[in-house]
Amino acid sequence: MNCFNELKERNFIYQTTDDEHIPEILNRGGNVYYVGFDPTADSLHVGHLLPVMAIRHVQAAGNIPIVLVGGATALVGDPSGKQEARPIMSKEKVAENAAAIKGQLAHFIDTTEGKAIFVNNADWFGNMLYIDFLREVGYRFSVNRMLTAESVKLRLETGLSFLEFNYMLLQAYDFYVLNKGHNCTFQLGGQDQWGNIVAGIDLVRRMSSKEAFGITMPLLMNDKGEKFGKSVAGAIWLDEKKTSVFDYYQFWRNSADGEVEKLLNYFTVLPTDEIKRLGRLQAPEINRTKEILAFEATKLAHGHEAASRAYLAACAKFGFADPNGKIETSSSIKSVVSESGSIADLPTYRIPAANFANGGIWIVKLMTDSGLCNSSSDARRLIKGGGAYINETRISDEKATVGENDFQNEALLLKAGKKNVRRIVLES
RNA sequence: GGUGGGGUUCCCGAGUGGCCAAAGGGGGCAGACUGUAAAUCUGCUAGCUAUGCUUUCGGAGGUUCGAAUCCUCCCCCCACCA
Repeated sequence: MNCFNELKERNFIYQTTDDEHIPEILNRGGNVYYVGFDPTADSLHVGHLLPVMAIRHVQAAGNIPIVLVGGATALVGDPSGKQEARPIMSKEKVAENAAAIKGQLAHFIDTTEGKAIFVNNADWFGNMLYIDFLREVGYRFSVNRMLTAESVKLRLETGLSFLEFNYMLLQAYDFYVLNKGHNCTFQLGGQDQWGNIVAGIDLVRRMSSKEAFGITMPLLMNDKGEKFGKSVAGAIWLDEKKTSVFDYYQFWRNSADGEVEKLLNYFTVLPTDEIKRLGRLQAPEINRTKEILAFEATKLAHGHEAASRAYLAACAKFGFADPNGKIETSSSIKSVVSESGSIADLPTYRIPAANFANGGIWIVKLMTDSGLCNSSSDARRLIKGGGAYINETRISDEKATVGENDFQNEALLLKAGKKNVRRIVLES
């Protein structure tokens, strides 16, 4: 299947600036295109994944992606799609975050020399003089027109600082620089980026007399119209120090029935006809579809090994959806065989055995220390509400303590609700 | 610059001296039901080894036995006018 149709079929395309020519240009390959990321955190989260997957598909068709980290623009803060202004970050923090994000992207796209280009717009904005920018770029923009941009109109209600208002010019200038320096002719972005992308295309035309194109992607919402990718402790991060591989797997595994097909299209690279078939499965079988989704998505982010372990750990706990392998799939999940008690791969908290010496450890403390609960008040609430378990036994006394005799083979299972687990392991 | 209206907990939004850790809704968590789903119903939703104590209503002071509420100064936002 050609690149454009692949994107279309998988629903990556919300709008294009040129429906007539873009498919052909994209399919031909050899284009340089860019996608921007704001390095506002030191890890990507699943909310960033849609553009990441889009880059992957377009790269696979022989195009060269430029990954732009907005080292400079993050210092300004894009108002698009935001109700409120964002806090301004320090330059050091931004640089640190940019490096971390680059590392994570390597899991999803080919980052070898010549296959992808990494740039930081601080490199050209860093030393720019305000007057020069105004003279070179500023006079080419009409405020009247900028005010008609959706992203600006939205914020006109609640207030928009001049700093943020400039964001559109900065992003447009990025496009111009990349077009000039790397012959970049495409920009991909979220649907809220439309105004910024179009501004960039205009700027490229005015300053370089070159043609450029843009594609926007839909904003991901769940069935309830909420923003995708938030859960228990906020965002689902790609950094396993922030979100364990098991929890990452579980995030996908717990998707709603009605969303599985959509998510498979976006976040896995399984063939689209297979996805259609898997998405149609009903009642119990749909759970196999969810396993496949979770496995494939986890495999992309953390590798086959880690994904297999998370899968087996989850199944050890909740059971296999398709134990006999009746449902066909091209996913490598089918070659993952359960051999032993993979329950060892549940998120684990290690604690010195000596800590249990004097009458054990208070249950509330153990739940917070292991990261199952955010605070001891939180843990107390959980216990009062009947959601705390030790080795599958509900704990109803918030004063309870855990002693060494609660451990079997140096390990114990602590649960907050049915799905949040922490394996506590004694070490000597 | 002027006039008026605002800034409340994760979000929206009530609260104009003690009954306020602060109504209601949303979101989130847990329980029941299930399929690790959705819907529904129920409970919880600042922190603390906790019948109490500590921090929280834009910021800093002040009045008071007692302040989200009253006073002073400051910061920020919105609307209109100039």
